[in-house]
Amino acid sequence: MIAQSFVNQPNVYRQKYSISYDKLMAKRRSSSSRKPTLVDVAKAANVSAITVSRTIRSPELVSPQMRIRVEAAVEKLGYSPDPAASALASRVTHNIGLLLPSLTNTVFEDVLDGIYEVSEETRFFIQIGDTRYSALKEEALIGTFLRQKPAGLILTGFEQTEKARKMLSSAHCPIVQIMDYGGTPIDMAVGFDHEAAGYAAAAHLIECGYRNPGCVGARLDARSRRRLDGFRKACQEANLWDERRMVTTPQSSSVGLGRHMLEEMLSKDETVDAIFCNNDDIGIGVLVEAQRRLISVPDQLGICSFHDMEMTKHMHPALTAIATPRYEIGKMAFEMLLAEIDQPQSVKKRIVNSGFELKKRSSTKNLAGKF
Amino acid sequence: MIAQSFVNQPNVYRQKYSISYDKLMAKRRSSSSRKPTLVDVAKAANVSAITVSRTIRSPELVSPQMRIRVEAAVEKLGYSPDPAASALASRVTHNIGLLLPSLTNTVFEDVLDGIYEVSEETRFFIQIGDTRYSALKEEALIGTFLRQKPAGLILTGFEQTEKARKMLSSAHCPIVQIMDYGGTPIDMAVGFDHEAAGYAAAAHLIECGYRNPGCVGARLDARSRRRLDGFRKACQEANLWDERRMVTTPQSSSVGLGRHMLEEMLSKDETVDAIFCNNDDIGIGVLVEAQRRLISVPDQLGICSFHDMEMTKHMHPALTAIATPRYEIGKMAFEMLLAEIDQPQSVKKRIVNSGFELKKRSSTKNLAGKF
DNA sequence: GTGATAAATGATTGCGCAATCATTCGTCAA
DNA sequence: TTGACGAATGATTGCGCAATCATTTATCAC
Repeated sequence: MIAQSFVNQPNVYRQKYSISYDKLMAKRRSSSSRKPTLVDVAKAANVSAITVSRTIRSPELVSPQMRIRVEAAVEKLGYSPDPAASALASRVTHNIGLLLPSLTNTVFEDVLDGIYEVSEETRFFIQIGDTRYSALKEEALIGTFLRQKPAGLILTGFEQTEKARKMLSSAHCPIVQIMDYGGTPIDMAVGFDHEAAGYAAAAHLIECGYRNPGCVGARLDARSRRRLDGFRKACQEANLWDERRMVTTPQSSSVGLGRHMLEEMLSKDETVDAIFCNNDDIGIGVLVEAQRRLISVPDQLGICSFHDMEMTKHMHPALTAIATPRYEIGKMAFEMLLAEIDQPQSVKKRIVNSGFELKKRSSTKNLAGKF
Repeated sequence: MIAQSFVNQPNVYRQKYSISYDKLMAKRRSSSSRKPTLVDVAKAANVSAITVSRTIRSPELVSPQMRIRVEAAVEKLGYSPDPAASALASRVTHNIGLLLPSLTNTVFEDVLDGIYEVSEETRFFIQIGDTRYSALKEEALIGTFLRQKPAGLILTGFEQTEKARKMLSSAHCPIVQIMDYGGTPIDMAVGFDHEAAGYAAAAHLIECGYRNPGCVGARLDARSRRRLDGFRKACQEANLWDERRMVTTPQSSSVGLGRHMLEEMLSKDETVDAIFCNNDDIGIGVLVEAQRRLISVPDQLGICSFHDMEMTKHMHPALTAIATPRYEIGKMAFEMLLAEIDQPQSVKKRIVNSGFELKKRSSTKNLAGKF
């Protein structure tokens, strides 16, 4: 029931105060035990409250001497604004909502890192929601976040539910969708084309001379599915596709899972001579398992990984991978949000293709100069 | 200047509305274009506002028929409470502040995952701050977080500044310090003893028969330093210590750095026959580099890693490691917070030793049964 | 010197909710 | 039948700030 969604757990009442209400109030009102408010600062500086507010929020609107006076009072009293009161009065917070499908995934950590890097020097806070790859959880979280009147929102991908899209389009804050390119953004977007990335991986493997390319994919969200689609498409165009060499699982990716998936791939078609892995965990797992089975990489088996976390280039052999600019995407998303918040409508809404990069390493045959 | 810390960037003023103020207000007041409030719901249900508030927050205090009536009105109007107003009136939010030293580190992701797992079904939100291993940044973030009147706070370690501790001890919310054990908590704590962990690693290597143990450590925060201290202590007790075999760097850990550090270790003392690695990135880097140099693991070189992320056990050879219960720590920290929030003072403040576990694998010689 | 304009500052009000205290109603024992 | 008590509900107030509009003070052209 919708109406229940925000209904709290039953509260246990706190122990009643033993001192009287009047005393309590008197104590609260005495400036000594109370956090100073805008009004306290105003009194101390002998100005009006709104001037203090202005000095803090828009110092360029008050005269230099007034600024000094107010800032002195602020410092003297140790005043700091109450975000709740500010939010209530202005109908907007300084929170930026961020919805990610997973928190235990290098991919999103790097995005997160980029976002935090930029947000650090601003007045904004990041509030993260973990959707666990569920559009319904995402929908619920979007509702929760919007209730807080965020200054902006960052979402992952384009796969929001109808209801979520409706809520978002009537929201009064800028929104950036990240990690994908080519869909229809609600507002702004920055990411890369997953189908093109899968296609590029296949093209590289084929170019290397592999003739039985396959791919393994874990946790098939829309984006990884499109990567596989792109991969398949390139193989089909080269007449090298066999659907048996598409091995997938809904489980979340891990190195252990990658090992299992190579096993499964081999059991379905042992002629496979190159594998595109959905992401790095799987890629490393496939490499490790190949080595355990004494399958030589890249000669008997070429491996192309996806995302390219730091570790992949240190493997033996170093993993060829499609590198994705995760950190940059996070950074850019936040910057786009900031620009919109500070100058709404003044900037053209942006839809950015961040691109990706094929890193050719030794887990695929390097035929450069050989043809 | 302190007074400046919350002073905003200059705001750019929004374009003025072209319609008149009166019209705007009239529009805002018309129930059609305004988000419904508690009062709207109260009118619709023909009850007082406070009863609606109670129905939502403490349904056990209203009669069943009243509850049905109010909930019907809530659903009909699509009402959802305004967190800002709630925070202002009650002087507390539903935010839980979480301060982590790094976001791109499997260790903290796992903690995060545990916290989010538990928080999901509650009325609380997590607000993450990234201290970047700086006590001063942490201090600033603590100030920022406290201003928001959080329901609780989770901090990493015991190394807060004097000023931060002062702010925290006068805070009116429960606090859990995680990832460490043995210090003096501000309030509650859950973590493990890093010195004991380092000691255990050394004891294992020595037990395996290694006679020239060393250790490599990156990003020497207080906790990793204590691990190294414990390691050194055990080696000294066994009369097997040589300070040249302590290789450290302030840089943040990575696989590439692990490779460099093995190189450095060998250049300082090539007789080293076992290495304790500060964490898994370094451990994998050391393993990879050893293999590149054709140093056989575990015979010529034993390796013991720290934390034990999923990947380590899939390496060849599988890495021996001290496994730390990161997920459980996160989960428990949140649960401890919850218990305190719901029943303040009723539960004994907890200081929990989560322990750790030595996972013996093939990167160290297994002498079990050989003596 | 006057009026016009801009810059700087102030008075008032209400954002939406929860804490407080007050009241009403029903139930039960004496 | 009465009074006491607890359960259920309500009226009022203020949390701390920012939006609005109003006013005052400086600045300048003529």
